[in-house]
Amino acid sequence: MTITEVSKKYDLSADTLRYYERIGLIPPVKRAKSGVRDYDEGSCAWIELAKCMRSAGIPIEALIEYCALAQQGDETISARKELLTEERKKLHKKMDEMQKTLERLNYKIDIYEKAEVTGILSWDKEKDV
Amino acid sequence: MTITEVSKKYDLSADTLRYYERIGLIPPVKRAKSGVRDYDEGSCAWIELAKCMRSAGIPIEALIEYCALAQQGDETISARKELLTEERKKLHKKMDEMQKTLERLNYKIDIYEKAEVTGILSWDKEKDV
DNA sequence: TTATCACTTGGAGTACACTCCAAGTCAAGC
DNA sequence: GCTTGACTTGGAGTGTACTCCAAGTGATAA
Repeated sequence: MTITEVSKKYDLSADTLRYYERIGLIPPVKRAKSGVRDYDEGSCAWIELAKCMRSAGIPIEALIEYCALAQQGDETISARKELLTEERKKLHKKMDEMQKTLERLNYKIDIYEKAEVTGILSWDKEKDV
Repeated sequence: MTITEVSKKYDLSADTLRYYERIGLIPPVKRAKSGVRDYDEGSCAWIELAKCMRSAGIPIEALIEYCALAQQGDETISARKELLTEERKKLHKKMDEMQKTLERLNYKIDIYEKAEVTGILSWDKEKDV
């Protein structure tokens, strides 16, 4: 697959795909004799993984490290597990914070909805705004 | 309360507090005759709200707009509700993506755990890495 | 009264993650 | 052979959100 095809398939710009490869977020992509990138299944799997991880905000740096470890073979299995476990912990924490914010938003939207009818904003417990 | 006290209370740097006020993410804070900030309950409530929203990644711009609307009085209730509803929608979407990534991480960590015992990495469905 | 110290402002600098650009190369169609 | 267009590289530019700094001011302690 060409970079344009992969770009469409995963909805990532060609620039982003080249950037990801350049910084080592995915392993080097095979090239045709002309030097043009020719993505195989393996490259696509890496891109899909990178996209998934990035969409959840996993930092680029952690993914670069993971990619480097993966290219070093089976002696890095434990290190890779540790790395992912660490990121999972951070992700959990972020999701907890988002959940709290979501509940806060629900509460506020509810108050605003009531106010649209009654004209009265009645913030409950805290001195909210 | 002084900026230092508020900074400690909410674990935000004094620079961040001044920055938030400067860009209008919170309304202007009252000053002593000397010009030094003196945070009251209302200001603290705004800071707590800003911190909560920012911790979930709600963009600064949306919060600035919300703050501006809140200062204009009750005619902006509907606009504020719309704004928060929009951000809630985005937050939901982000959380869904994180949930997917979380499951992916769980799967991968599980495979790595098994590999630590068996020495064999067996990626299932997809050509995963 | 003089030094200290927390505070003030406006503006510059930093980190992260892209995103864009210029200059050049290569394969294919006219 | 020449043009077109997608690709290549290295490097510069952008947006978001802080974070730091220099120069100055005012209140308190010695």
